[in-house]
Amino acid sequence: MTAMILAQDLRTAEILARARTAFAEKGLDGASMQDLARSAGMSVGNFYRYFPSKAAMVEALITVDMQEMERDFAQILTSDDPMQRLRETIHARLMGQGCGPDDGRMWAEITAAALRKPEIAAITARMDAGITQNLCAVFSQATGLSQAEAEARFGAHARFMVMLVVASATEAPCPGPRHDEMMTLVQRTMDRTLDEILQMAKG
Amino acid sequence: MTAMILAQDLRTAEILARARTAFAEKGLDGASMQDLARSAGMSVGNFYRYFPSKAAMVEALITVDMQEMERDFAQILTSDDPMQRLRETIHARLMGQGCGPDDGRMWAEITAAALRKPEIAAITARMDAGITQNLCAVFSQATGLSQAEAEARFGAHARFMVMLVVASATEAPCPGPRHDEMMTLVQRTMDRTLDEILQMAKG
DNA sequence: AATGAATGAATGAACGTTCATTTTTGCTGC
DNA sequence: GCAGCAAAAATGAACGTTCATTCATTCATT
Repeated sequence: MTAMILAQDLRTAEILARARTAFAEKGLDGASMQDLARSAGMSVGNFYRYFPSKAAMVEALITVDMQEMERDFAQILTSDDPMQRLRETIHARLMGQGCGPDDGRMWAEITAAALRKPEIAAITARMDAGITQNLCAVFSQATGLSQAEAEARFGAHARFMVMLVVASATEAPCPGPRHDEMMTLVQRTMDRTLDEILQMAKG
Repeated sequence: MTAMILAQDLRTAEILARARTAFAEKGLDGASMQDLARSAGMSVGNFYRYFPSKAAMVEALITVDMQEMERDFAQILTSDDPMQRLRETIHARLMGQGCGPDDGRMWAEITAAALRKPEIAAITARMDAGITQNLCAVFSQATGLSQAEAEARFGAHARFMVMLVVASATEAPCPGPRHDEMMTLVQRTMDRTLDEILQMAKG
């Protein structure tokens, strides 16, 4: 019984992964339910047994990303040196590891949709708040400041870092080594921001 | 006769401006030709006398932005202190001046579309190349290096700065003073990047 | 009368969603 | 093993809209 429920979840996750690709290829509005169903390898009718509407799919996709993010931060916060672990995680992200090739396209779509659909803006706002909270938890642990104080003083830094990660992921690929050079600049900006947080706490 | 042609151009520009708002509100795929025509205050049929297709509209909108950018750089490059003028122009942009409220939404749409439609990617690539070239022209003038040398050494810096401007414009507005604080961080990163360029040229 | 500007109904395709229907599955008594 | 059967899974045609685009027609100006 429980095994069946687990299998259901796996199936749903599989469907979401395929839908992500379809959305990345055709856009949130551009991908039709027939496209999504075909991507998942099933008929339209059956598709609606898993997700009641197209909007629900998008919500579920963002939720999955939010859960992944929470998992990443759980690992960071329970590690020996959270600040260092954070640096490494960000570095991996910027180098394109830890997120599929569709994630950049998908987040470009979500960024655009969030600017015109309040329902999606609400979801991304929750996600942003979650990331900021987690980042500030790391800062809090590294500086000895309380969570509230860390959020007050470094909230803007957190948002800035999130913006950089998203912007890097949604960058159009450009030929030549220029893209790698630019990622180095992003990485350096990240490191400087983190350094500044540590220094602000000392001073 | 030429007056009529000029009036035509003005009309076309007016239509484009209205279409920009419609696209910003409903998305590139979400806005229908009926929506765009109604925004422009005319019938669908007449609308097609100005733009042969929806795709042509999008192309024209990006082209307008590219021309505006070229105008901005023309002013910068012919000013007394281009580097300082560049700093000021960027600062104004980050503070939301010099670009309408629809521009952020519109560019979020274009960023997403460029990642999945090669035709749009081609246009944005040309625009990116143009901005990079212009930025490096400023750097070239400020450092005494040749244009080619400036592009080779600071091309990545230029792309990085473009990324920051676009990312700032497409950021979701967030309540409280945190947004302004973050813009300050962006501004500081910009200034540091420009400082570094000057220093790299000296060293 | 003649020309360009403007209209909006018409077209066929594609959209999200529904649902009557069929197929597959898991389980019963034998 | 297997026939029988109810529940679950899966199908795809159908529905009402809306889409981008076209075009026969009307309006305005000269």
